[in-house]
Order: sequence, then C-alpha cells, then structure tokens
Amino acid sequence: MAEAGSRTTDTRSRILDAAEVLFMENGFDGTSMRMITSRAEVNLAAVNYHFGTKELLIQEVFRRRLTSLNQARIAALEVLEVEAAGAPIKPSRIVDAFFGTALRMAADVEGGGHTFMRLLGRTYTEPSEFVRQFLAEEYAECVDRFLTALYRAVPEVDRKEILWRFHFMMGAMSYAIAGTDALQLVTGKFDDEDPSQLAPRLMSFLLGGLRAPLAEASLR
Amino acid sequence: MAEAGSRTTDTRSRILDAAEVLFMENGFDGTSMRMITSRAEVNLAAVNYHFGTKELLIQEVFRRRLTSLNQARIAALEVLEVEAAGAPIKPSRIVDAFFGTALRMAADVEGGGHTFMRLLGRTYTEPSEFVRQFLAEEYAECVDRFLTALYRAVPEVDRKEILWRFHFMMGAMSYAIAGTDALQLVTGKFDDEDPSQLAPRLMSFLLGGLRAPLAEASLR
DNA sequence: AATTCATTAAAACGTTTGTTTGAATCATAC
DNA sequence: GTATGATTCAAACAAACGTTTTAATGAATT
Repeated sequence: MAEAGSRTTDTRSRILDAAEVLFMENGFDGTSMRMITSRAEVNLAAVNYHFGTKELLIQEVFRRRLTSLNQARIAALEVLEVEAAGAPIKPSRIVDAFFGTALRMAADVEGGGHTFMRLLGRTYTEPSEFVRQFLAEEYAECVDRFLTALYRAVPEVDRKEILWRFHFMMGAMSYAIAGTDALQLVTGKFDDEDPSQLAPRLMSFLLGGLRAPLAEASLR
Repeated sequence: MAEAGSRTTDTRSRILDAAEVLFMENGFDGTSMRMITSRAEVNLAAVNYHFGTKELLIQEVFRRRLTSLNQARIAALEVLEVEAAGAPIKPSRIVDAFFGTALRMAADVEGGGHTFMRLLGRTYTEPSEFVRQFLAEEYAECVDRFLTALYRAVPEVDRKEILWRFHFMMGAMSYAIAGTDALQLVTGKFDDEDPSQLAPRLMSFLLGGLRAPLAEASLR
C-alpha cells in the first residue's frame, strides 16, 4: 500500500527528517547517503529504494514543506484581498503575509520548520543547477502573485525598484534565519536567548527598508 | 626564492584564482582537487605541494582578499573619525564605510573581487566548522570597531538593537551579491543589465532598515 | 661543469562516494 | 497454509575522492 503511518514513524519520513537536518548542517555534497541512513536508522539501500537517487531525495525534502509554505502565503494574501474588497492593501500587510508566514514556520522548532527554513536559506546561495530550476518552479506562482499585489499596493514606486527591494528583503530574512551561527561568530557572542524576538525585529527592519527613500541612481 | 611573478602568472596564484571561482560556483565539497588543478592547468600534486591540504587552500583563498578588505574598511572608518574630530559621526557614513567598501570590491569584476564577494556571501550560510572559526578571527577586530562606532553614533538606541540590525544588513548585502542567480530565478527574469545600480539601491535599503522605528517587542 | 634546491610530473595509495544486486523478511490476500 | 507483492538486508560495484610517493626537470650557485 502507498498509504502509511506506523507508530514510531515511516521509513520514508525518517529518511526525510534525517536528510533535512544533515543537509542543513553539512550541505548536499557534505552529506553522504550513509550519514543519512545511519541517522535515520534504516538500511543504506532504503534511500534509493524509496526515492530513486540522491537528487530526487533532495527535491522531496524541499517539496514536502515548500508547497505548503507557499500555499499558506497565498492563502494569507487572499484573506487580505478579500478584506480589502478592491481597496488598496497596506504594503506592510502584504510583506507580513509573505515574510511573516515564513518566520512563523521558522519559529516551529519541534516540528522541524526551523530546520527547514535554515536549509532553505542556505540553499539560495548554494544553487546547484538542478535545485535552482526546481526552486524556481516551486516559487513561481507565489512570488508572481505577491509582486502583483505589491505593484498594486504601491503604484507610485517603479516596479523595478520594488523587485529590487523584494530581493533585498528575501536576503535579509534568509540570513537572519540561516546565518545565525556564522554571524554569531562574526559579531562576537550573540544572545539567542529569545529567538521569538527575531520576527518582530526583522519585520520592522524589512518595512524600514521597503519604505526607504529611493536611491539617487534610481531616480535618474 | 619565495618571491615570484612570472609573465603568465604564478602557479600559486593560478591555483588560488581557479579555486576561488570553483568554490563560488560549487562550494567546498562540490569542488575537487582535480577540478581545481585542471582549471588552473597545473599538476594535481601542486595544491598539496604549495598549500598542504585542501583546508589550508580554502583558508588562503579567504585570507588573500579578506585581510585587505577589512583593512580598507578600518581605514575608511578612521578617515571618518579624523574628519569628525570627536564630534558624532553620521550613521550613514559608518554604514557606507563598512558595506560600501565591500560593494566597491564586489563591483570589481575583472580583478576577481566580484567572484570573491559572492564566495564570501555564500560561505556565511555554509559554515564548515573550521571555516567559521577562521572567519571569526579574521573579522573580529573590524566588526568590533564598527560596532563601537555605531554605538557612539546612535547612543539613544539600545545596543542589542543595533547588533540585530547590523546582522540584518550583513544578510541583505551578502544575498544581494551572492544570491543573484537563485533569486533571479525565483523572481522571474531579473535585469542584471547594469550591476552598478546595485550599490546605491542597496545602500538606500540598508539605511532605511537601520532607521526603521523599533519593533514593539523590543520596546517592552 | 658539477651541485643544490625548489618545483613539476606521473602513478599509485587507501577511503569513501552513490548506486545496484539478489537473497531474506514481512504483511496481507487467497 | 500457501502465494503475492512490498520492503529490508548484507554485500558488492565501479568511480571519484584527498593525499603521498618517487622520479624527472628546471634554474641558480659554487
């Protein structure tokens, strides 16, 4: 049967969970099949049996969570659009629907959302060709809808400028989640005492950047 | 003789140049010694002869450029401090001394500065244990001086808040440089027609984030 | 011309890599 | 209980990995 759900947990899920953590910690190339199967406590051949190849396993690790994340983002955006009933939506609400949703997922430590968001963040700068294409497809619709919404929300700002700032916001968020270890060392000891403080602080920073006066070069 | 400088270029430098590009494109684990020596057109054993091990080669790739980058940053800061002559320095000037200096290095495409900054950006989220420790040492003094300067420039803002925002700014910049390929795909086609536009746009975004009103959670 | 030392060259070292194979085991259906 | 199909297992595969070794080459010194 395709359907599953044993008590301890499925072999498939155990592999995905183990791979998620190891990919986040060591990258794709730094994580061997044996590390994965050993952590998942399954036989070495199980990965190839259930997923085919390592590449397909990587794709499944992303698809498992990314699809629902982007669905949640779109759902949040649709709530805003219904509420607004044709009236313009505040940019801050749109930004929250996109980035806030991700940050809420990143706050879920026990469920693995935190691990996944860290993995996702580091993957943006580690773009194996096949993973890039996959991410692009997985993101296409969601990003498209949010950009459209932002264009409508801030019609007075050049669309190219909005694209740039969306880009910058993605960077700031990904780093805030994925790069904590690295910058912890760079900036000396950094109190991770209260990770729940990240979201409001980051949202405030993102909105500040979004609302910043335009650069001189972009006014020419 | 230790001194070198043949016409075409040194074996050592050819290895470093090749490694820099390949590490940026494929990561450390995704780049083999054979890929490096093949690209550099040197013998396979040359890397171990000149650098000892792969890890030491990685460190040298960073040290070669990072030391001078951080020296340039400190020099720019010292110019500001002398000019101010004890008076408070505008935060935007400090931010430019740190991030603008890096962006100017990233604008140097032919000299390899662009490649290196992309490598550096992706390394923050790919922190092999030994590379983290190395980066931390290499950055320590510079970051320390800039944080001190920022604390002095904006005494009314909580130091912890400044640390967070410095963190966010690092993220936005690293991504803007390192993550272009990935986000290019995520956000559809992105015009890299004029990479010189990046710097002013990003600086404006960073300053907007730095000046943003404090988050509610950080005011409690 | 002979010697010395740094560098380059080709070949091999033992591990580890992702993947495949064929038999053993399991649960379910007949 | 026997047959069926899915899953697990131990073992092996060729290929690629970082590193080492030993000999050949180069240019400078004596």
